Amino acid sequence: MLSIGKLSGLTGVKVPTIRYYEQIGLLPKPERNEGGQRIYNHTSRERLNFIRHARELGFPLDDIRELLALSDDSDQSCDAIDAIAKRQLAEVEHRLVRLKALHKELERMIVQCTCGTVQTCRVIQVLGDHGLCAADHQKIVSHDIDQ
Amino acid sequence: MLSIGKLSGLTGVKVPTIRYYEQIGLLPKPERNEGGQRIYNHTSRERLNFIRHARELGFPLDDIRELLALSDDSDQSCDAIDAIAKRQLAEVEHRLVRLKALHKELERMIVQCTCGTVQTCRVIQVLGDHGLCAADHQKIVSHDIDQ
DNA sequence: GCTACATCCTCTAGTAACTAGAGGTTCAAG
DNA sequence: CTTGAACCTCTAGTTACTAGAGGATGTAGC
Repeated sequence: MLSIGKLSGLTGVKVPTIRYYEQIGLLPKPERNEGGQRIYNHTSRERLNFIRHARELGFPLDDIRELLALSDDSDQSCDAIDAIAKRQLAEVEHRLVRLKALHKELERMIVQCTCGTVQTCRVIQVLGDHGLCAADHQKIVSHDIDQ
Repeated sequence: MLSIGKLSGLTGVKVPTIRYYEQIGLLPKPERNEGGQRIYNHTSRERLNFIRHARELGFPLDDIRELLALSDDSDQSCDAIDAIAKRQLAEVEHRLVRLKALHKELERMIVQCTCGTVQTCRVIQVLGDHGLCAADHQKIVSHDIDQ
C-alpha cells in the first residue's frame, strides 16, 4: 500500500537508503506492482523504523541485522540482545572519553593562541610538537574517535 | 637518512598510511635510493608528526592540508588557522552533545531490561518504538555522530 | 487521450581515511 | 650467498550511505 517515497516520508529514511538496505539484505525484497515499482506494507514500515532507531543510537548495521534476527525469535532469552546493547554502550562510553580529551586539548590550544602571526601561532606550535600539549590524548588513534 | 619503516617507527604512523599520505599529496614525494626505496629526512618527519597530531585531534585531512599550507607562510596572520581550529572545536562539541544523548538513552534502555525473553525485552521494544524513549536524540542523524 | 512532471527504476561511481592482500624486488645479517 | 625482513606497486575492500546518469512509470490537469 506504500510506495517507497511514502515509506520514506513516514520513517524519515531516504529513498536511496531504503533501496540500499534492501540490497544488503537488511530489509526483505518487497512486492512490486505491474510497473515494477516497490510496494510496502505495515511490517516493512515497522522493520524500517526499528532500523532507523537503532542507527540513531549508533548501532552498526551488522549489529542491527543480528538484533532483527534475534527479535524474530520471541521466546528466546534476550541475553544476546542485551549483550549487543551493552557492547554498544561500552563503545559509546569509550568514544565519549576520547572526545572529551580531544575537546580539552583543542580548547587549551585555542585559548593559548594570541592570534598574532603564523610564526608565533600556538595552534601550529602545538600541532607540530606533541610535547606542548597535555598528555591525555596520547594514545588516541583515529579508530577510537571514528564512528 | 630514514627508511619508510624507520619513519613509521619514529612517528607512529603506519607504513601504508605514509604512502597513502604521499599519494594524496599531503606529504611531498621523497627522494629514492638506487633501489627505488623512499628515503626521508628530518623535515618529512616533522611534517608527518604534525599530520599525526592533527589527526589525533580529529582534524580531517583536508583541514590538515590547509593548516600545512598556512603554516608555511610564517609572516601571515594566524586568523585562518584559528578559524580552522575553532571550527574543529565546534564540531567536537557538537559530537559530544550528540554522544551524551545517545549514551543516556542507551543506558536507560539497558537498565530497564529485566532480561527475560525476547518478547518482553525492553531493548527490542524501545528500538521498535521511538515513543518509548526519552526524546533527546530525536533529531540525530548518523552524520552527527560519525567522525 | 495527451502532456507535463513527479516519482520511480537500475547501475555505477564517489565519499573519508585508511587497510589488506597479491605478486614481486631490494636490503641487511650471517 | 642465502635467507628473511622490509620494501615496491597496484587493486580492492571497509562503513553507510550519497550522487548522478539514463530511462520507465504514475498521476493530475486539460
